[in-house]
Amino acid sequence: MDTFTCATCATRSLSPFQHLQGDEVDELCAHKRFGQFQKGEFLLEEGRTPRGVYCIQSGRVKMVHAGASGREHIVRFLTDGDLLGYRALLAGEPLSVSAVAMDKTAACFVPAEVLLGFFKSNGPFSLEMLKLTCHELAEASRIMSSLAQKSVRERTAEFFLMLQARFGTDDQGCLALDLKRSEWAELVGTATESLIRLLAELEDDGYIARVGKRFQIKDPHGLAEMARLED
Amino acid sequence: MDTFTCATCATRSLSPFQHLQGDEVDELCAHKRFGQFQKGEFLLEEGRTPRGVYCIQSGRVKMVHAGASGREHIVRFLTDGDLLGYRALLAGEPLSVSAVAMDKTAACFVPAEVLLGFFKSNGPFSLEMLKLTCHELAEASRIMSSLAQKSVRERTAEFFLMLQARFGTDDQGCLALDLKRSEWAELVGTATESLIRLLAELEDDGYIARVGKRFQIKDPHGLAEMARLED
DNA sequence: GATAAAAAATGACATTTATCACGTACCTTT
DNA sequence: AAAGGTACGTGATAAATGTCATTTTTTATC
Repeated sequence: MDTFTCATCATRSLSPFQHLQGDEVDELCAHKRFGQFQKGEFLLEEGRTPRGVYCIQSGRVKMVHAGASGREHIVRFLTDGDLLGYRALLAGEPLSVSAVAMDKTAACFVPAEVLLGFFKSNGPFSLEMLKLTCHELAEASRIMSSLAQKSVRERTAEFFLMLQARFGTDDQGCLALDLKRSEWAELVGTATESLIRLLAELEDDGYIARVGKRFQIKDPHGLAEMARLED
Repeated sequence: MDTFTCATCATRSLSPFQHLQGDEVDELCAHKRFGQFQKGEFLLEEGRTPRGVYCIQSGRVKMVHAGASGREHIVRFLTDGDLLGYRALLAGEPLSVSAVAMDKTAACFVPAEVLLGFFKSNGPFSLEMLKLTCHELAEASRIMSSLAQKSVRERTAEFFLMLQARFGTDDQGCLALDLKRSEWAELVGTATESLIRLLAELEDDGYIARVGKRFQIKDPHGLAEMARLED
């Protein structure tokens, strides 16, 4: 199944593994395990202790946290070159979120021992990962503040801009990441019905437009104002 | 002003600097700068680029994010042995939050070059910091989910338990960290008036009790249920 | 101890958001 | 084409929360 070699893997050069050294790449390659996941399949499950991490080759993955009321919360999205599972692994904790494939997804599994070996022997690699986590912490505290202070309407506007910045647009200028209404709601932190009404409002007011089932951003400046983004 | 030496500093042994090696401790000691801050004084200011980090000797510090509406959000609290400013420093970004002393606070400033030197030369130190940030990321995503999914009432219950776990109780069994009503509101993410009413309700229902201005937790189990904590 | 300033508390009301119940559109399988 | 499932959408209503105005209480300062 391993038709790829890490040494020439284009995705690796996007991932934190770009900072590995020559022989480490060989070791990575020797121990990785390529795998594929169908839409809806779990890569990792909340509460379990991970035995390694995944490096996403292609596809989209959502990290979700199951709330007590049965409702879920989408914490973040991952895509090509992103690593998942390393947080729980390093913190020595059970996974605080599940990872679910949103498309058909290809990912390489890297066993914990191999990854931890890199961290122990390669200081600069640890430092790069540290920089990454620090960036993610800053991002996390921005999102926390939005969730704490902003209305559903403001948060929705904010996520529109965030998703466009992160995933770009398709050939019709629509958000490249398309979400079900229920997923939008789980991302924004509201009820699906509320979100549906909101989308209709935003469309009526000319902020966004629908092309089939997807959305185009018509007025990014207006959305930024609505989201009260500090610039 | 430097009456302390890092080598024997009790607070250092709580902090990430416990993982430094012999000569690095000397270097830390040579370059650190001890300083004191009055209640309400800023250690770091949102938007600025930090020139180093602080290691808190004693006192309590809140990290706050100024929302657009003038309202603030308390992102987290720091106390003895906690490091602050390193996230922005490592991510190479401006500070996403401000640090404000809640009491009279003593802290040692460590210049960026010195800290970065440690990261570059001491792999295990980087790895320990990485573990710390991973733990904080897990914590952050739990809080994000609470903010996204839970009601103000549920979040308030949750924060009561969280603060007690983190800061403990004083001799009367009250939360050791005492907050103004407005600070509670900024932490929970609600209006001060709403929070005041909520505290009165929780008291009426026997979950908490007031001793002077502080609060005692009377029914931790009930609060945990109310907060819908997964255990 | 008097006074001013800050914090806490209360009431009335508007707004936002959730919930429940139901109807519609679309896609897949038979 | 029929049947069933899933996602989408709407309406009515209840509940939660925010806002504004005002009062009381506490704390700080001279």
